[in-house]
Amino acid sequence: MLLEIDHHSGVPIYRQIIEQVEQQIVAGLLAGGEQLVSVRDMAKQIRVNPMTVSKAYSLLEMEGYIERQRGVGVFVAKLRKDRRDAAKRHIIEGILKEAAVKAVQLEIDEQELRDLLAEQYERFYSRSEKRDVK
Amino acid sequence: MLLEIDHHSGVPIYRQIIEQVEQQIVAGLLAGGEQLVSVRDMAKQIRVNPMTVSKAYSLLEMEGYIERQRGVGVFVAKLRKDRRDAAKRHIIEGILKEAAVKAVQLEIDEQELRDLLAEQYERFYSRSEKRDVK
Amino acid sequence: MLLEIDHHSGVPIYRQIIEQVEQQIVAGLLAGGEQLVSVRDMAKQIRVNPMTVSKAYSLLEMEGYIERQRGVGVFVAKLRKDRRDAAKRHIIEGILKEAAVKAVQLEIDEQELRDLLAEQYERFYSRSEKRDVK
Amino acid sequence: MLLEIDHHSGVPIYRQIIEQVEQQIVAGLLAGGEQLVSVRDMAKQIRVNPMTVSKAYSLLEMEGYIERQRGVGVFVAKLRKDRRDAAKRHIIEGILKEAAVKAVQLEIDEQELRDLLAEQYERFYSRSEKRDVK
DNA sequence: GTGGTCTAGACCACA
DNA sequence: GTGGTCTAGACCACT
Repeated sequence: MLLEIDHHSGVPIYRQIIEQVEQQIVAGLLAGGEQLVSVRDMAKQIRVNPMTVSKAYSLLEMEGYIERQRGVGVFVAKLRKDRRDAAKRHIIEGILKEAAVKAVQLEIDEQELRDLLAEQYERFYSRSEKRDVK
Repeated sequence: MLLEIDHHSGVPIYRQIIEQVEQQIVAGLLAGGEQLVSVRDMAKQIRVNPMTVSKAYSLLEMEGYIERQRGVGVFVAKLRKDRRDAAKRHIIEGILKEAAVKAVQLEIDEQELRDLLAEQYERFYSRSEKRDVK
Repeated sequence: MLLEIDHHSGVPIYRQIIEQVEQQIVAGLLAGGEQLVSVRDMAKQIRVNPMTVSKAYSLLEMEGYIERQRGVGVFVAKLRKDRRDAAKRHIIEGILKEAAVKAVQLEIDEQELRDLLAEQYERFYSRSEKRDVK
Repeated sequence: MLLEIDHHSGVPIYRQIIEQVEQQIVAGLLAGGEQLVSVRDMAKQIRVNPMTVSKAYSLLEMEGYIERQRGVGVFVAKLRKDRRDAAKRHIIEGILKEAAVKAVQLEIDEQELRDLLAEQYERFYSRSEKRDVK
């Protein structure tokens, strides 16, 4: 699982975890019944206090996205799997809409906008490649 | 100057002020040298404690967007064009970075991402055109 | 950490805190990664409102000297050596600039200025030597 | 008369004026009985509100350094002229002492300190030359 | 426990 | 009139 935590963004860490796990479930990247990484492992992975991960998992459980089984692990709850791509697109469109609005307001032309996006994509795509190799 | 403050959004009020003033300066709606509303006036306007406005102005000054002069008032700093362009790029890059991260996480490939961006841009660009005609 | 605050000097308290902490970091008395006293503790220590300390810490963070982590504490940032050297030079340049301005105004020529500086340096350098021996 | 006003130093402008005029009188650069530039002229020269200059002059008058004659102008009060050079040296030594202390604390060696001073001196000396040409 | 934000109100300093 | 600082105390959010 790929999580990007920004310790300096001001957004609480547990919120960042929740949002990202939630989205990956909704988008179908994490299938129902699949086991999630343990609290400890995720804490190590993203260099965060285990309590913080635990809090995120608790809230995810309350919202019905995951299920905790004592002594066994954490699992993705079964979710109806219709409209997966629609969900993905909805998420990404929200952000791109914001980018488009700002670009128009700031009079940034489409070519520059496109270049900047390519640059950012490159950055994170290559970063995720490296992790997969691990 | 028109500011929209949401007192219940969870986003600190001083941050909202900063973002909106910054936006208006970068977009060129507030020209260099122009006087801003006084701390107390803005505080009344958006129904907030003057210290909150003062804090926002203080940070905006540190970022080089405005200049405060005791006993005189607050003024928009004169930004060199390259500085302003850098600021614009910085704002848009922040959003695009988010889009890139999400795209990679949700396994949306670059082509699709690009198409979705073009779609959104088209939507808002043509909308702003209409306004210009008005 | 030892701080000397003068409540009646006219220099804002938060500025005094900033200067002294900055000084100790740049001089290497506070190592990178080290935890600083908490906002509340320092506030008690120097008998000041916690907000005043918080403001100082906030500015120190913006200048890159420290890092605050909610719910955890405040830590000295890890400064690269060149960054630290630049900071040192900046501090000393501020004072030397003042000396240069005064010298020109009072029509003291460069040679005399240089001699006076050498004299003062000698004085404090040898004094610090003695301390090292202790 | 050469005045260096820093609008961003935090030190009130009227204080900067007072200090600098006072020092030039004490050091003998402004002789007793000599006429000072008018409030308006100085205000133009250093780009400051005339009220600010006037306030500085008022305080200088109260301290006995200058005398205002209605409709005529402002004059330097007669001062005993002993210890002129000593006064100059005392002023400059105060600043250099500070520089020396900081340099030793920050472990800046004498050679670098000397170079930095030369740099600053050059900057302000050449600046004053240009003005003299005017 | 940690830090962050906001308020109401006081007082100061500057132009 | 302008901005700057500080306080006391409340409440929130994070670990």
